[in-house]
Amino acid sequence: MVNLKAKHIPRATISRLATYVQVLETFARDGVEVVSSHPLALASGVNASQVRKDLAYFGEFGIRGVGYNILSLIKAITSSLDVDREWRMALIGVGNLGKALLNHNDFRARGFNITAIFDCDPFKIGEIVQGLEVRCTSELPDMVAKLGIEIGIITTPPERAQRAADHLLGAGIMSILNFAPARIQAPAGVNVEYVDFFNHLYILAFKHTRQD
Amino acid sequence: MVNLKAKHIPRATISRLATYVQVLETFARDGVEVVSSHPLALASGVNASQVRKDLAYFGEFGIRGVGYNILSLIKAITSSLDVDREWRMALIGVGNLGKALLNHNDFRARGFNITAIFDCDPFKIGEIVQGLEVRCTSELPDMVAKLGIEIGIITTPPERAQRAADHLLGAGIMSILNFAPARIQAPAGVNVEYVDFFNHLYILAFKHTRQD
DNA sequence: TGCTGTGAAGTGCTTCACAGCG
DNA sequence: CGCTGTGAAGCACTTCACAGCA
Repeated sequence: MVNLKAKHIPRATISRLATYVQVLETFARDGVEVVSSHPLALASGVNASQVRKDLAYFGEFGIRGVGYNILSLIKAITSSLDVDREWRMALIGVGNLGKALLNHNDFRARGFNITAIFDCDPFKIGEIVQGLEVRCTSELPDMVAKLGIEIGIITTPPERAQRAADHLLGAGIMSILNFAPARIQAPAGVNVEYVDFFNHLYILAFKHTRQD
Repeated sequence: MVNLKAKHIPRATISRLATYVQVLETFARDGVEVVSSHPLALASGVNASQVRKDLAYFGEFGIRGVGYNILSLIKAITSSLDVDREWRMALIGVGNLGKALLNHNDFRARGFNITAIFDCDPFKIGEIVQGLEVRCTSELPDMVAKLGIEIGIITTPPERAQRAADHLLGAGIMSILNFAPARIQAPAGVNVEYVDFFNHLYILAFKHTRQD
């Protein structure tokens, strides 16, 4: 039965679906065509029931007694998550990390394109990085409208992260990916995702010491 | 009552404690000396009870009727998580992202030092990046032993991530921070943390489309 | 009085177990 | 016969509500 109700989908499920795509792409690269929930679960580090339940939120993609066709499943997942199209992004903060992300070809390969870059440092404005001109943040609203930008990336130092976020919010951006080690205040309805290296390092350090 | 039992501490709690440190440092920067659970919770994007419960896993750090002294609380948390000391790390994969991390001064500022870097590309071996010589992965075990390295960072392309992990495991590393978009197989007892940009972008894309 | 620390209640995700279909 | 899809059970984390202390 296809699930048409807007049933609540756990955030953890979305996160795992992204992992499944990663793993499925590895399998596809190795020439595998069909996979059942068990090996997919093993390679993803989760329980097999979990895999089936996660997929069931979006439809019935498997064949009983057989498993899942890998290429169809990748398409089904990416389509369900709406990541099988182009997403345009603006980046604020053209420092080391920002430049590294601009050089990161994987973004473009998966349809996530950085199409405008901003910095409030007057010495950086006008510089060309990866074919993009560094612009003043005051130009954000115009560029967002002109280029159809939907996602903002923050790679500023922590003390300037909130200001960068405010610029994005002012330009109507509702989805923010924040690499700065700072929390951001945003009105309800705006989605902020945090990519926080130290968070992960703290977890490693803690587990390392409390061997559990 | 001080909790000396090795009670299980949720992973989510550790993650939030790292966030609290971030937020507390912002408060300290602004000259605030004492904070109660409510504003700390608000700035961290969680519930106030959650803050108090998280802290209670490690001891009683607050003053009833007053709140928490910010500097003492930062010390209490970082000491509880064992991140108030130096941690030495090895990095495998000296590409764009690896170089950006090497230039990232925040690591050193927080005691997480990259002290050796590796790559299997013969054209890169011998190159000096941020004062460190790029070495062949075959030298990993020696360098880990000599420098007292405890954490491995993987910044290779996805298809070489497992090989990099195997090298780290072979050198006795039990804690891995993986930036490559690939899952890693490791024996029980080894901790792998994933820093996965696409995971976050997928979540943003999905939420963006299903406004919830 | 105000805020912490914490048992108890609530909630939501995960795992189980099996019916159902290819 | 094997594996999916799924209700029900289990479990873990979160929130509530208030006793207790400064």
